[in-house]
Amino acid sequence: MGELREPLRELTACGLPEALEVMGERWSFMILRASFNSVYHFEDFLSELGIARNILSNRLAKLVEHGILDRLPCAEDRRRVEYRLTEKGMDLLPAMIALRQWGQKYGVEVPENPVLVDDRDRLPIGPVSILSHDGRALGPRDLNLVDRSRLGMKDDAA
Amino acid sequence: MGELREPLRELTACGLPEALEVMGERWSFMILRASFNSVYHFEDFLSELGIARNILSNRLAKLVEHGILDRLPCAEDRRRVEYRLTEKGMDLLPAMIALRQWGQKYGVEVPENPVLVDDRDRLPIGPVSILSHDGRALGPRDLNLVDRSRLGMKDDAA
DNA sequence: AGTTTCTGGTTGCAACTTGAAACCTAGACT
DNA sequence: AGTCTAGGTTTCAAGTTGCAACCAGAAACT
Repeated sequence: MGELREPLRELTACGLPEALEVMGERWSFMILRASFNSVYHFEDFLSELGIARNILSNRLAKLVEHGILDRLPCAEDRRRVEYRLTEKGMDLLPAMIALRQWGQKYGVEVPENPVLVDDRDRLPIGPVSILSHDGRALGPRDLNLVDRSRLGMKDDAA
Repeated sequence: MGELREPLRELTACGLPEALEVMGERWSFMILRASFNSVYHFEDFLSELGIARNILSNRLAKLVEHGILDRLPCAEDRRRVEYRLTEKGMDLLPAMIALRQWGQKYGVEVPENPVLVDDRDRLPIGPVSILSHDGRALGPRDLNLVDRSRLGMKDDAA
């Protein structure tokens, strides 16, 4: 498969380009969502998402290759294959939910249906949040980008 | 521009497809990051990202169209244009950071350089978290998908 | 055994998207 | 005027997507 795209330059060092290499592709997040929604089989993804066959095949392979899904041939019916989220895949949940909440907030009024709830009390979850080291929720305005070498310093050199 | 792609079906009602319509495209998140990193001008995005001119032009237009960036012609030099994050764009930060942290966690060892810190104490932020309605941090295993109609009920019908 | 069906693919081909490089235009600069 | 600059468009080759048809191994039926 022609994997000749440049891996999204990173003149700034951070994990985004790496993350986007897989998840930046069309359908990846939708497959992840379906996967989290207990969709495990090829034909089920196919009809759930309305994606083209060859593209689904390609994406599943890529997600497996990147360790986001496991590909498990079923023991009882060896025609079937199960695609299951790995731990690494599960760790994409905050990103997926954050994206979803954003879409919800600004999208057309769609009362989301399968609602994500806290297993403990069955109440809908709150917003995905950026937390400080000690657990305070931070807004965009509370954030700052500083050079590694100046961590902990107030930048008085302004 | 041929906007004929299907808007990513949603047999399940949620904000993801809407969010992916803009942010699912290649470069969108990288542009957002640069934008958050105080990059405002066309030529600066161009050299910062190494993206093709026409694609950058197209993406910026799309981000503006979706209200994620504002396009402000500079008053002093009317050749110049400033692209600035809107409130809606800022609200993508949790998603962007979550993605970034995931890439950081699983990617090759890159000690991220401009580090995101809490403005208050200048210490690096913690992980982006899924919170319960009352602020407890939830892991993937603490989540459940339930039908809108059964909110608050323990599903004893198992 | 022989045929049919089902699952998860692959292949072929047309339409669309991407990227590199050249070109364009309004506004500054001298 | 003549040149430079910022932000785009245009052109064209190459890569990606999607539809539809085909394929192979494993059940299932007869």
